Order: sequence, then structure tokens, then C-alpha cells
Amino acid sequence: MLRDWQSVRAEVLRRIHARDWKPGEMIPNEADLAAEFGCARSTVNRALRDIAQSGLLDRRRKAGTRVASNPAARATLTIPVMREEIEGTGRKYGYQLLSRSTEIPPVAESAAMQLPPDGTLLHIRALHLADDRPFALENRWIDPGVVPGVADAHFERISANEWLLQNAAYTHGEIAFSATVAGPADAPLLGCAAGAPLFVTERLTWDTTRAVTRVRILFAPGYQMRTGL
Amino acid sequence: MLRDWQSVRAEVLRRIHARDWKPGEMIPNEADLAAEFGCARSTVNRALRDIAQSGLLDRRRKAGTRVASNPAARATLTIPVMREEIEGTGRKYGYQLLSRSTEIPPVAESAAMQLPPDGTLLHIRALHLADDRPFALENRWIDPGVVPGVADAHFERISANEWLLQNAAYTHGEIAFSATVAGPADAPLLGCAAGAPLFVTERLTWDTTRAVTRVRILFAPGYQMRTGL
DNA sequence: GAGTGGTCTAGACCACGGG
DNA sequence: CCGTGGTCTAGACCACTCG
Repeated sequence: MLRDWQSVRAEVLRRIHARDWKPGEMIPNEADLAAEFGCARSTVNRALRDIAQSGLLDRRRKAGTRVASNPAARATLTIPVMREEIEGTGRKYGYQLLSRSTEIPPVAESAAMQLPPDGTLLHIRALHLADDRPFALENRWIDPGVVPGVADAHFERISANEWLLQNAAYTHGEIAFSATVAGPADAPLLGCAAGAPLFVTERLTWDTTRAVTRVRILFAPGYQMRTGL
Repeated sequence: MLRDWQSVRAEVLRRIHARDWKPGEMIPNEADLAAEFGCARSTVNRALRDIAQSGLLDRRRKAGTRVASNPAARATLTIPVMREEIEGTGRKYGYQLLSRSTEIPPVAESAAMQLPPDGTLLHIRALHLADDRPFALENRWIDPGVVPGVADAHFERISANEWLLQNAAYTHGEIAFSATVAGPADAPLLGCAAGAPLFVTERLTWDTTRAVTRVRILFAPGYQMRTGL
């Protein structure tokens, strides 16, 4: 008698794990499982939906539920505000504004943000520090037309990262991770040698149909982004 | 009259977005919202649970539901089998086994896998190709004691990646992303210059309490991992 | 057409944890 | 203590899609 959906999930996972139900194979439908487990169908539904979300099950109306044959691993990355990322590991957070100006961005930026190539954006460069040592170098473009009030924010004490979270809304975004080398301009800021390998994140956030901000962050050497699987 | 949980979710998101409910603020309880929306409480529950999972709401029994003040962005990464990642972008997948042997691993590996430092593991090195060009270099250690049958797998035609998915079970794992530079040994295999920046993933998977495999993958220069936000 | 998952409902009980 | 979210139930209708 399995009483709650987490028990059902555990039992289903056990059967998949034990190869009772093999990859690619169909599993019984919800009604049958509910009867077997002695619970309501909605409880089984909740459990199976949860497993399907993790990628281990493939569910389709009428076609039924089958065990995924090549389950792609799914990992949920939590990307906190940089202050919290640093303080969360017990280190002291520091912040330093490098520059703030209104400029015409490189075409790569305006294109990505779907803006005319001759418009101006707010350009912020800042350094985040952990225990007074360089941690990450932020290079950000903000569309002031989409973020009211940003013209009055000077970003000297509070990072654009946090200010935007409090003051700007966004509906969705994209993020990319890659690797690059420290250039001669960036290396001294990050306290590393030119040519050192750097982990990079690039984010682009949207408010419905308009790009809010685009940011590229270079992390000091040794940075790792980790998560469970 | 909001009839389904997705409409409820949309309306709640709209109110958060419109700052009707500000960051850190409490929102009405489920029963009240259900009454207002003209639907059952469970429908509201489903919607709010979904939003909470994305990090925008913070829910606690008795304390109620409040809008997150510093919502950490959450992104779900889908990490497919390498073959599917390459074929999914319309390129031809290629695979080449570089070496396969039984060795005593470096202590870093045995320690991470929580194994005695004098035990042996199966060591696989392989190259994944996209359109006949180097795509990623895989360096993997497998515990044959945890994966029955792995001693008979030669991995000449099928990658360890795929073989393990079909033949080995795992319950959980960890994954880390970072950056490194191409060493003199790896550079020619990846078709790049020594010193080129490489994106790296390191994965460690477990079957309950025993480490199954540890793999480090170096991606050829230019690789990006992207996802929605 | 018919079987399957997706969802809604109304009511109920319970666990947690703030006050 | 007691309000709030977490969950279960039984039944119902519906949408999708396979055959």
C-alpha cells in the first residue's frame, strides 16, 4: 500500500533502476498502477509527472508512458546574485564599479538585443571581489528605454545585478557558458596572467519582446560551476 | 474566471511582474485566491507550486506565500548523449576510441570516487567528432566492480557514454563546468593550438553509495553550452 | 474511434511552524 | 494554538493522438 506520491515515485524509480521496466519499454497505465498501489490515480499521476519532468519517463496521451531509452541528464542550475554566491561560501563580498557610460554598443550587442545599430545603451563595467580578491569581471549593456529609472542609478555601491533584480522586470532569458582566455586588458583586473583560461557566462534577458540587458561575466581562474544531477 | 492552473499561473506572474505584489511581499493565501479566481484551491495550489519551483515565490506553511526578494535565476540544463547533441544540430557524428586499459588511477580520481588508492579502474580515452572534426575529448574512469559486464565491452564502436546509459544504472550524480587550456598532448587531438581555452565538464555518477564512473570532457574551442532561463 | 494522460472539483485530513 | 500549505480521494470531463 503506497500512500503518498513520493512513495509511488520511489517505487517506480526502483523498478526502472532494477530493469523491471527496461529502457524503451511501456509501463502500465495510471489506472492499473493506482489499483496495484492501492491509491488514487491522481497520486500516480503526480508521481509519474514528476519523473517525466526529470527525463526518465516519456509520456504521451494515448501512446502511454514508456521508460526513456536515452535519458538525457537534466541538471537544474541555480544562479544566485553574485553577492549571495560569494557570501554563501563564507567569503566577504566586495564590489567595485569600473566604468559607467552611455555608448553606441558594438553591433554584436545591438544585434543580439534586436536594436538598431545606432542607438545608445548604458554600459557598465564592474568587478566583484571575494575576500578582497578579484572574483568576476562584469561587462553589461542596459537599454534605458526598457528600464525606467536606470538613468539615475549610479551603480557605485550596488551592482547592476542586484539593482536590476529589484527594479526591473523580465519575463525570460537565455544564458550561455563557454571558455575564453584572459586578454591583456582583463588579466590585471582579474589578477591573473594574460592567456589564463576563464569561465564565461553570457546572459540576455527579455521583457516580453524587448531586450532588457545583456551581460558577459568573466570569472577569475579556478572558478567552477557545480550542480547535482 | 480562470479555469485552468496555467491561467492562474499567468495571472499571478502578471501581478508579480506588474509589481502589484512587490518583492518580499506576502500574497493572499490559496483559499482567497481560489475564491477570487473562481476555481478550486488545488488549481491555485498547482499554479503557485509551479511558480515556487522556478524560484519566484517562497512558500512556507503557516508563514504563507511571498514574492522572492532576490530571485536566483534557475536554468534547467539538458545534457544529451554526445551523439544526439551533434546529430541534433544536423552534423555527422563520429567516434574514435583512443585507449582502453586497466590502471591505478591518480589519487584525485580514486579520492573523488571514494575508492582505495591502490585499486584499479577501467580507463577510457575517446574522441567525439562532428562532421569529421574534433568535437570533444573524453577521459573516463569506470569501476568494473559496480558495472557488471563492462570488462567485456571494448568501446570501439559505441562510446562509453552510450554503453553506460544502456547497461549501467545510476541514482544520482554531480556535474561541474569550468575552463582550462589545451595542453600539449590534448591540443593536437582537438585540432587546436596548445594554450587554447577549452570548456570542460566533469561528471561523477553514483549508484546509491558507490561511484560508477567519473568523466572529464574537454570541448574543442568555440563550444558553448546554452539554455533558456 | 477509443484509450491514455491532463486536468478540475469539492471535500477532507494532516504536518509544519509562526505567534 | 491554529492558520497555511501539502496532499489524498473519487469522480468527472476533456484533449490529444495512435491505430
